Amino acid sequence: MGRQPCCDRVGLKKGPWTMEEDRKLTTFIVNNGIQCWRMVPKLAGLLRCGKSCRLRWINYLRPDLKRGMFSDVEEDQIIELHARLGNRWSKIASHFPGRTDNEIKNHWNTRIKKKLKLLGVDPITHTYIEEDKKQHEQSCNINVTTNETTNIDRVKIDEPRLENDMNSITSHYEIVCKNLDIDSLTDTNQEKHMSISKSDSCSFSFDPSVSINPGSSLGESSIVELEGDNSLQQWIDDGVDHSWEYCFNQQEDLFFLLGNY
DNA sequence: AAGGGTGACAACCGCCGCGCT
DNA sequence: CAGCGCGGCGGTTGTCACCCT
Repeated sequence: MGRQPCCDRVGLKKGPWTMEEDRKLTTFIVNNGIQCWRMVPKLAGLLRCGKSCRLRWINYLRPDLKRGMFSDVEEDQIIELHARLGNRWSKIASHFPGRTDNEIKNHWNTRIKKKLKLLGVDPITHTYIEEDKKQHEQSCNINVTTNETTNIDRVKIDEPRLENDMNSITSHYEIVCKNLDIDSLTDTNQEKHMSISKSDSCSFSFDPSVSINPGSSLGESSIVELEGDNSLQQWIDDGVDHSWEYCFNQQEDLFFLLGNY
């Protein structure tokens, strides 16, 4: 047989927590720690289920919570992470000590989504929505024709301009890639969607059947690698004109182009 | 002043993977 | 091996405060 039921739902309280309940839960956890959420409400004298206690503690009572508004820098980071991780809020939250997945999710749904829409960016795909896309393409000197069989936009690029852009982007990537475990960019259980070789010019190959949309295997591991990298931080701190944000924007442009090519 | 609309955020619901029995 | 609960997660809803008409 399995375990004991999590909680007897009959007679349990729902809805907003009272100060008294908060006090009981906090006192209990501070004094006893958390061994098993199922036992917490019983031992703390609360008429709540363990799940509810867990949620209340994690999202509201935890002493290490960082409360208050999100800074612009945090918002930018959320957008970048969302572009790579999709709606995996817990993964995104893990990059923000003191912030909860619920908090980030709420902030995304109430503010960032609207902000992106105002900027003409689809918050789901992180690509320009139709009209803005055309403007973006024009500004990049790109001619787009639609492949009727695949229904995928085929991009004909102004080659000198592309070469210039590619060199610029490649140089950013080279810096980033030198600090990465290249193998971590590929999913070991699936086909390699993208490969990057550490050559002088840092070359790329890219599987166009795989979009750079949320949930792709690219990105998650690489971001983790990037986070704790001192030399990369040094590069950022050096105040080089190519900021981190700029670098990512360049990547997104590259992915936008290559993903449609 | 009243009521409708909107934003922000807390909390719940349902699902899933994992591990226990 | 199957059944089941736990913990975790993402989607959704509920509630409250504020603003506008």
